[in-house]
Amino acid sequence: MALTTKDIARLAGVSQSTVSRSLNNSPLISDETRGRVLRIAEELGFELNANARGLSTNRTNTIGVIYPDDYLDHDVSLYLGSLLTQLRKILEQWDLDLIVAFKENRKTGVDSIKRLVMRKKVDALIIVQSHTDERTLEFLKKTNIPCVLLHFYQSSKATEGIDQVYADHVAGGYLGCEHLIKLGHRRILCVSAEGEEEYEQRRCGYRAALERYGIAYDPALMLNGDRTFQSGYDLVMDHEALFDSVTAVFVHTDIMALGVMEALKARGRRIPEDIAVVGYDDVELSAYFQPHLTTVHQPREELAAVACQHLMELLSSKRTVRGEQIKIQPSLVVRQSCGAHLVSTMVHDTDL
Amino acid sequence: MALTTKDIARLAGVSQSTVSRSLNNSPLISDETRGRVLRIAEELGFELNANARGLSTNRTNTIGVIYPDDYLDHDVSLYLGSLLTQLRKILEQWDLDLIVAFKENRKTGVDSIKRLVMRKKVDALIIVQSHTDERTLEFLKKTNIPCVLLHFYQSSKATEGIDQVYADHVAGGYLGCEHLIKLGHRRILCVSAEGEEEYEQRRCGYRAALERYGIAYDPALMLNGDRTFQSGYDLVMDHEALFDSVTAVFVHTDIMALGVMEALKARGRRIPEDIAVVGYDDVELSAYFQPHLTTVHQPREELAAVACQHLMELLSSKRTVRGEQIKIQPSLVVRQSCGAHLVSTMVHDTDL
DNA sequence: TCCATATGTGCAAGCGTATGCATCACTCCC
DNA sequence: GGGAGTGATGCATACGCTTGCACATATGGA
Repeated sequence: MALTTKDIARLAGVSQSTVSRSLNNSPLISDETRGRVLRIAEELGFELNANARGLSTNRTNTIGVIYPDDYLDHDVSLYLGSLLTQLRKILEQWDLDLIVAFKENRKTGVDSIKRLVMRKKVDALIIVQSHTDERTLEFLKKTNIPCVLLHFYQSSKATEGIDQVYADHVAGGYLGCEHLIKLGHRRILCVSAEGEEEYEQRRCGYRAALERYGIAYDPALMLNGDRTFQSGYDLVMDHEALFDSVTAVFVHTDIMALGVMEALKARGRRIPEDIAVVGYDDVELSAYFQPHLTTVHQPREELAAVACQHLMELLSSKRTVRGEQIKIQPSLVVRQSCGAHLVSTMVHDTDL
Repeated sequence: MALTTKDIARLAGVSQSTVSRSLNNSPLISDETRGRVLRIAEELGFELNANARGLSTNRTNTIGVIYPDDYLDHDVSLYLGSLLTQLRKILEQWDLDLIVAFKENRKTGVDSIKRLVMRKKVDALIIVQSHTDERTLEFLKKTNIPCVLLHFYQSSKATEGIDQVYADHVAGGYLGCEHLIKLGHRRILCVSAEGEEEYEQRRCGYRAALERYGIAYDPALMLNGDRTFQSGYDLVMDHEALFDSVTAVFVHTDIMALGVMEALKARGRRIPEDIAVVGYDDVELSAYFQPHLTTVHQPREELAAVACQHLMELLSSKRTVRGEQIKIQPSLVVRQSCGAHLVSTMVHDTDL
């Protein structure tokens, strides 16, 4: 049926092991022999059988990317693109393949991570954007498979010894709030979200900035939405008085921020003249929406690039120490919604 | 090191083949024996080695999804989400894994499709959103691997015998244009794009609608952009007179449409009062942008679902005939930018 | 001349699973 | 009671590759 090394061997007049060594660039083979073998293999479009190879070497040349169950979340899908782009460079260079899986099989309840690892389908893992439970973390440590947690910082006894690459959401929260303070705002409403730790971290940053500039934290100025456009819209409509009482809003999700702006506009408030808005994430939409949204940029590309590179170091055994934690700094993208372009005393980079 | 069927066999006091048969639900094994084996395997968290399995059965339980090289294109990434979502259901049900690859390795120039197939890393393929060259098509036919082309209709001698699932872009072009005609517009500017066949098909639909309603096609009313927001913006600025001379624009990409609208607004034209705009794609942004964009909906979910289901039928040999072509119809999503809500004579479903 | 060394190549044993065939223990029936 | 039939299990081989080791040939030095 399909060609095998044995076939190539016969055609090249050498043994099967010589073919194998030639195709794997073993230094044992003479240039002449290797050349002959490679030429024949090339002509016939021969490729080594990955299963047989994996069985022999116990390596699959495949890495797994694990997504959370609630994939459809907008902020999750955001990472897919950057991650794939970064991964691609590495994959191409090292001749690796990429298996994408979701954390858990909803039907059978099977943990995909364990499944992929135990079945020896992957050599390494990138676990994206989700809280990883202790049992899984322990499993990862026990198997000692090269692995990177890519997301927010997750700290517990269980994460010790697991490599993490994450954005500094506390710093992001601080940045956004500080920017508004520097523009002269004192009553800054914070619209955050529940569920993941990153939002708690952003709230921490918000409070830290207030404290740093001597503004008392007012719990009444803290709302939580569910991260959707509609949720942002509804919050404004449900808390009219509250929104009327502040001069600025710091929304912890761009999509929600767009909803907030839409509602504010519908209520006749001008942005940023009447009320300043700062978002968080820097999604594609935020650059197009009117007014262009000032927001905290998630360093997606950098996170993905660093995670990939780090993983390759683990895979190639260049790095043996485990449990590194790499923190990436977010940055502020100043556009129009914060009103910085109306204030002459600040230096900034308005775009568009 | 890792557990094998032999280990389980020893522990269960049976032979290795009995373990293998038990785990594969062979009817040859008695319920009692199978129960004992499964219990032990379960307790130890045993999983069959995928490589050994693949070597033996010549099946990998993995399917490949191939993306075009220019992945970063917004319209390409749009499909990733729906496709993954649909795929997930199937993958979970059949215990399959998913390898994502790009058409060609930029560095080595290696064709990923051939690589994956020849190395026996996948059992089936979904090729997404890209023109597939003849050599590859011939290769696919020769290997006879279950395969679905998911995108626009591609017709040539080479595609005969290859299964295709695609959206009817001609119909979509017709729909968008017809809608504007029914709203009373006669001079309808068409902003299309170059590169892929789907745009040519959309232009065909546009012209067909004009013809159907007895409007002469005017080549001067046809522009091409490069699918970006900026491109849409620039076209307006570069062709002020042209845009001033029409009452409606049909833009073949939502993102470009948003750019067009932004530019029109900047030039003081009101949408839809002064000029109506209809887009194509129905991307997430289009529902949020002001005014909410009327657009031709790409049936992404349906395309993905149909493609997946079709592939599974091929894989399970339920379907033996090859070369089916399944055409999915797009639909029109009427929002605000077309001005339909201002016209009393038309029935429509304005949302928001 | 002969041995030590280096350089290529071949042999054969795994890697872990699936599966055709043989085997064995029963039951059933004439 | 013996043979046929049935159901459950084990034996042994194949799948295609990698790799340690043995072997063959060429090279250099004493």
